Amino acid sequence: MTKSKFRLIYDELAQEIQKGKRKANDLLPSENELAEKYQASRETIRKALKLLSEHGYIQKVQGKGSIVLDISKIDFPISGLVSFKELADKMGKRARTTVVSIERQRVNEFLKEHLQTQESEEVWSVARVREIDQEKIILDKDFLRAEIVPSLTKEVCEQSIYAYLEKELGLVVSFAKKEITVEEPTEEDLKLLDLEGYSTIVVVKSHVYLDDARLFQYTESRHRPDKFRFVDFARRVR
Amino acid sequence: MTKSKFRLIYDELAQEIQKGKRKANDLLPSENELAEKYQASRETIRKALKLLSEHGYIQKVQGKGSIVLDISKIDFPISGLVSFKELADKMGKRARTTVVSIERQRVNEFLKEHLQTQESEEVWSVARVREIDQEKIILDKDFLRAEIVPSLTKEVCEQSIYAYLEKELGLVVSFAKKEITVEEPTEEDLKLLDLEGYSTIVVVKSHVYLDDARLFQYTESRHRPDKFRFVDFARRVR
DNA sequence: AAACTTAACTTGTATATACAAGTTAAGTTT
DNA sequence: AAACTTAACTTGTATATACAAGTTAAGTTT
Repeated sequence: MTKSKFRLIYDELAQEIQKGKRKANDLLPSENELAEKYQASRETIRKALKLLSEHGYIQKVQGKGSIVLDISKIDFPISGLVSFKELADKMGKRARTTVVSIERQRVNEFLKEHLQTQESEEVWSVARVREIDQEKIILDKDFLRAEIVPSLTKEVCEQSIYAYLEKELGLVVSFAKKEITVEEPTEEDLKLLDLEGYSTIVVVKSHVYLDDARLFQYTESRHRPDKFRFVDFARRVR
Repeated sequence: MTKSKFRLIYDELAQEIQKGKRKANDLLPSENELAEKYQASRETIRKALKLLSEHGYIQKVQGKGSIVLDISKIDFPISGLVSFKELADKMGKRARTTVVSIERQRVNEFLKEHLQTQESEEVWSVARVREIDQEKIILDKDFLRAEIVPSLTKEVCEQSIYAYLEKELGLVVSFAKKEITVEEPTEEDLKLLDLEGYSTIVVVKSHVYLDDARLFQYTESRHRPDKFRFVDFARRVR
């Protein structure tokens, strides 16, 4: 599956901005100039620019042009869907994952509700502790529908579940609904994490969907509050 | 300024989904059928569908169609940029805003950094306490560049600053970069909010930009942890 | 000097056309 | 019955054209 033309143009312009070749408050070349440069139609250029704008790289102003935004502040992880492994890799942190438990089980009421399954369905239930710089910071509790992910191993969970799903099973993870709240730590949190006396825990609950809109995963990611940081780029809806 | 055709089509379809006329897992009519129905070209329909997809209303599947998603869970506030007033109105909560302080001041190092201003610029500095159901839950600390917002009154701050900016000054708020962290309460937090013994506070820091990409506002919104909730719809970047 | 006009740019919207590529179900071959 | 083929659908990409509407700077009028 080769990338589309507008996607290649997006990649190149995004890189130029990230590498500092195009700086904040610069104007990009006009759509017509870019069309000439990339031997593409103006509409194709516009698709690439639309993506740049959605991802916080540029701001388009009618009559004026495309202004490069300051991306230094959105270091990471521009909301989006990023696995812990991908994130840790990019941040260059010494991260370690320990699989606390992995089992295949019949759904209970809680999971039936969250994964919208039948009574009889089975689910993979995985608990993992994430260590960063030798501190146990995050407890990830994942629940995956066994109908969609038939087999799962400790080894896969120690690496990246997402990489396994996408590369081995050919599943395409497409979108998620997330909710961030702050709760009291459970016994489990206290037992598994280095909470250092903190009496709250940040909980990120995600419902994750495939590209055909099937719900296949529910995750609770439980973070020690002082190490939690969520960065978002939001456009106002009008 | 009249709305564009694709925007009107988006509005109508979004309404139909919100009102339950189109239910989760339904397929929308095909692009060609919609084009016929709305007397529009397929490209115009596609623009409307693109918006629906970005806002979490539908999932497009090549060869298949547009699947309606379950929006019951993203009740609010689908990340985005929403003012407290708009939010409280929609939620139907009994909300009250008290202006703790409002003053015009020369920028200090902190504000110069966050608002990227000149040494000599002036800034409006506003502190407001948000009460919901008689509890002081949120402390909003806003800083606005006086060059862009020349005058500001207590009355405006008690209502909605955003409404004033957009309706009175004709400014168009376009996007924001947000960061969510958890911190220790300051003396000010303890004094102004009903913290009920909570020893952490959720801090949402926002840099807010106009449609010409000018940074005009920095805000810290400080929430009591048990009342904080952030909902997000995220698409995976590939 | 100030106010206005205009021309040349910019992006935004809408349309039409062509073909690629994925899905589905009916029909055909094995 | 199972496997394959095909036709008719679906969405995705790419192009070209036309005009609307915002910006800017040079030129013109007052």
